[in-house]
Amino acid sequence: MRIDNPLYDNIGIHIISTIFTVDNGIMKVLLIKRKNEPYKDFWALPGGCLYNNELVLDGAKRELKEKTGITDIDLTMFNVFDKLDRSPLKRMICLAFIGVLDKDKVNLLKESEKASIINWVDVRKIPKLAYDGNDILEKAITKLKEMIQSTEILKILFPKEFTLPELQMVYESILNIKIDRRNFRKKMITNELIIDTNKTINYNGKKPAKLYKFNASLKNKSIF
Amino acid sequence: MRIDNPLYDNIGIHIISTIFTVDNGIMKVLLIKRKNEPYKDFWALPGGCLYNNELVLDGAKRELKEKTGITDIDLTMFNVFDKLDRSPLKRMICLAFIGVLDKDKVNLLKESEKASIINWVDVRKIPKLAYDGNDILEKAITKLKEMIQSTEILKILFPKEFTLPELQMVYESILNIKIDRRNFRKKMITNELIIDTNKTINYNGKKPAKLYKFNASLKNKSIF
DNA sequence: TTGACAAGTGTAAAAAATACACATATAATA
DNA sequence: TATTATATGTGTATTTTTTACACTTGTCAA
Repeated sequence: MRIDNPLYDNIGIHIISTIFTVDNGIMKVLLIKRKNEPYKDFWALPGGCLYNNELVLDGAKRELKEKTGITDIDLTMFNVFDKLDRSPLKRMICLAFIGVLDKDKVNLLKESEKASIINWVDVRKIPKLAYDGNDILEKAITKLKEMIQSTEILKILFPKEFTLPELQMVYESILNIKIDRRNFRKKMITNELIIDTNKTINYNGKKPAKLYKFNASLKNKSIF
Repeated sequence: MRIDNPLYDNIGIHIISTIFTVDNGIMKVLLIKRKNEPYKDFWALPGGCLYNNELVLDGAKRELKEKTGITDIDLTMFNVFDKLDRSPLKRMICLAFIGVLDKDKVNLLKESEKASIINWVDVRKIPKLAYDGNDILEKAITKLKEMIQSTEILKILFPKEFTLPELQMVYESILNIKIDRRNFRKKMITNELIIDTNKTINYNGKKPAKLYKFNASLKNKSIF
């Protein structure tokens, strides 16, 4: 199948999305189970082929919607995957996107035309994926660690109110570090990232925690 | 020329390189003057079409060598440019790379098969470029500012010995900031980024400046 | 009522960043 | 040979930021 002459006309474009959310402090990624060959019944990252008359970002959103039902998401391209044999039939170059969302704000399809299961999967328990999905996911997680440095991503993961212990868990989970509770709170407050709502919530049957929201007037401030 | 059906087989890949150097504290980018249509006699970023059996990075290096004579350079992909009409003949998606080098260590061709002139150009004095070259260059400069945060790039720009005023000029030029001389020196020394060679050089007819070299045992340390 | 557990809180010490002014080496000129 | 102009080199005090650290409080369950 490989064509070894320098042709300019025979490369296809894959567009693949790695979509992350936080579920109880656990980072999860959106995977689908494929209905069709190649890689029938493998878990896979959602994505597909770019149309010829379509912008790359538009294609990524279209494929994501078709495969999972997700709309209204910010996607950012973070890498290209171009091994000659990464797809079995012909040369496909993959443009990989990353996005985060609040899983409670999105309606996942139960199944779609090409996916028998659509599910959030703990990033520490990823099976063998279709194509070079494991390579792509690994690079996406690295990118995610960079992205958390901007608070924009946090506003997506926490669009409403949240407690500081919850927020701290996300930082610790993504950055894989341990943070002192007092210093974390102090940093968030002195940097004016959060606003006290004067409400509390009891989400674990112990001492109730204060509810905060993000300061909407700040954008993309780097804090670690 | 545009094909409005969703075909998967009719997209070409452009690979374009933005190569930067520092010349007397001035950031310059490598441009060529095109010999052929389209955009005959326009200045352009070096690059061309990816072969079907070629990795993206290999293609970028091949094109750069053919157009300018440059070999042995680290290139990093930093963005994709995919406007439907960015190339006049057919849909071409552009993968854009960035690299930096020491201009005294490289032998530029005087001209090449497809370039009548090959030259370093002050980034503040860029003409209208072929294709969407100006868009690409603008994004590349933004990326460069991020890259200077890692000292790896500085080791390429200053492979041998250098003075602190020279180094400071590069920081100020790329980051577009003004830095206090004493504090800059202090930071470089306390972070163990540089080593005093106990030599001096007089490169401007005034007080001779000390020569330093980078501490080879440190990699990619972020300092600003 | 008591025990277990997670949340909330403040201060002191250390480290890093910043602001700031004068002396010195050289070349050009008087 | 003395003078001037210019770019380099140097230290300290202040402010800001980061880090380390321990006890009290509210709720549920036993």
